[in-house]
Amino acid sequence: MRALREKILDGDYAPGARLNEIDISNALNVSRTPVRAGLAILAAEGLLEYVPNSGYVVRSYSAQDIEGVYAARAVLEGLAARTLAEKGLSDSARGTLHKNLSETEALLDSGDWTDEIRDAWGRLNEEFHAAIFEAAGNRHLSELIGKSRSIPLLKAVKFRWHDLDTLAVSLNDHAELFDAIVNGQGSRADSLAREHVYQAGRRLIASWRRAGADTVSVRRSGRRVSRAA
Amino acid sequence: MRALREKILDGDYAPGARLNEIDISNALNVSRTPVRAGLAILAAEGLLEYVPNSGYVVRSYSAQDIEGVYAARAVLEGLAARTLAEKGLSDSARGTLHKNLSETEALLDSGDWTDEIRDAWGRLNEEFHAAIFEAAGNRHLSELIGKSRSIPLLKAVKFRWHDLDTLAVSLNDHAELFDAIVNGQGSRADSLAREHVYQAGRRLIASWRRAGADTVSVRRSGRRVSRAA
DNA sequence: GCGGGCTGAATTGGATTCAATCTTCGCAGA
DNA sequence: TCTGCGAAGATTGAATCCAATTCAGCCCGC
Repeated sequence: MRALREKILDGDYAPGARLNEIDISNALNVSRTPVRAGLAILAAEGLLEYVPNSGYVVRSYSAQDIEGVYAARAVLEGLAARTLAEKGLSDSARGTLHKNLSETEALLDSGDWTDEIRDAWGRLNEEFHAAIFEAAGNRHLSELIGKSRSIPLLKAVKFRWHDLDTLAVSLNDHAELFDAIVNGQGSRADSLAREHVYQAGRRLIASWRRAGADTVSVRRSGRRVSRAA
Repeated sequence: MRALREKILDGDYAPGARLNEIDISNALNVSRTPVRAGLAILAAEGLLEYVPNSGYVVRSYSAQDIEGVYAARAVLEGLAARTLAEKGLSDSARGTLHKNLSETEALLDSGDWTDEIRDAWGRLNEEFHAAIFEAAGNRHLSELIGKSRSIPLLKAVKFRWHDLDTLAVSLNDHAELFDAIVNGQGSRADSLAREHVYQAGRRLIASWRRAGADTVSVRRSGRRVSRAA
């Protein structure tokens, strides 16, 4: 069931594709019952859309949708950063963030741009943002941001067209944000976080449009997709 | 299944109470299968917590949790108001909001404070906020705000200790927010919406603490609750 | 030749049944 | 009397079976 979620988030099932319970249960070697439970959960999380008496289709996001997601995420991460700056960050949280910055810097200093480095950056980037809103101590806020991060295909597209320069800019943003938080500058932390997410969103939307051709064509064929497969 | 959600949101099942599949299926006159599906969905939505091999427990929120929920909701509604102010609101949206303000004013002018008026206000208040973030045209944002509004017991507690004065203040806030949006004052709309939600949150948290005694005691007894019932 | 209706397969929705796990109560022994 | 072990009951998890709805293709009639 976790496997199913991963597949959808990674884009193994194309947006717009209809999911057949029997096919999935065969693929995962379980009966339809747990598959149905999983599909219901994924639909509740917003990864799938549910049509009564018809089934589940992978939800597809337009570039405009992604714009909306990032607009919301920007203010949420801004709130997290501000909260953390105002309440002060614990020694352990400070250590986590500092270590994260050092490791990211090491990636940049290597001067290479390989798939491994790109993936490592992806992990470090997630970790940095996660550390901030975890430390902010607002459980609901964490959940909302989490929802904004689990979009089908998002991870697959996000880092595809990045390079070392983007990494350098991003690292600098992170360092400034860390500085603002450490110094208790709530308003500055808010602004920096919002702008950082905004720019990441803008880059992603550009990528999304480039990758969009596929997804749109899949979506257009609609319900027939599963039958052709 | 919708009935089950209503029951939890309304507080028919106390926070912390364990939900027994068989009891629920008997109560609703269906088999365990649809009940399980419903519980899985409600857990994914965050209304329930799921413990493997043990079942589902109604999630309970502390006053601090509610504070977090409203902090997040404030920035989200602020974003919605700002977006709407900046992109301009359609004639139909303007009409909806204007009509809403008129009807709320009529409630206030009646000078009474009955259960009917309180409920009517509840509906109008929801409608006003919903109209704003629907008109903002950000689907994801709507979903996030929706998630911030579906908290067990929240509706039941929210309006319990309100009165005509609160209504007057709230109506004034709405009117100012409407004015800011109509005049395209994005920043002002943002501030007003945030502050409006913040104050509503503060009132609610006070109510929450007053109502908290029950829920805490239920939570404390933990897993035994369902057996006692 | 075209449109409406019908029949069949396919798929989802729900019920029932069986297996596995956990909780609880009882009993024996220290 | 308290603790630890064990067995029985209860509850969840999964698989299978049956019903209901939908969709596709086909045939018949106009």
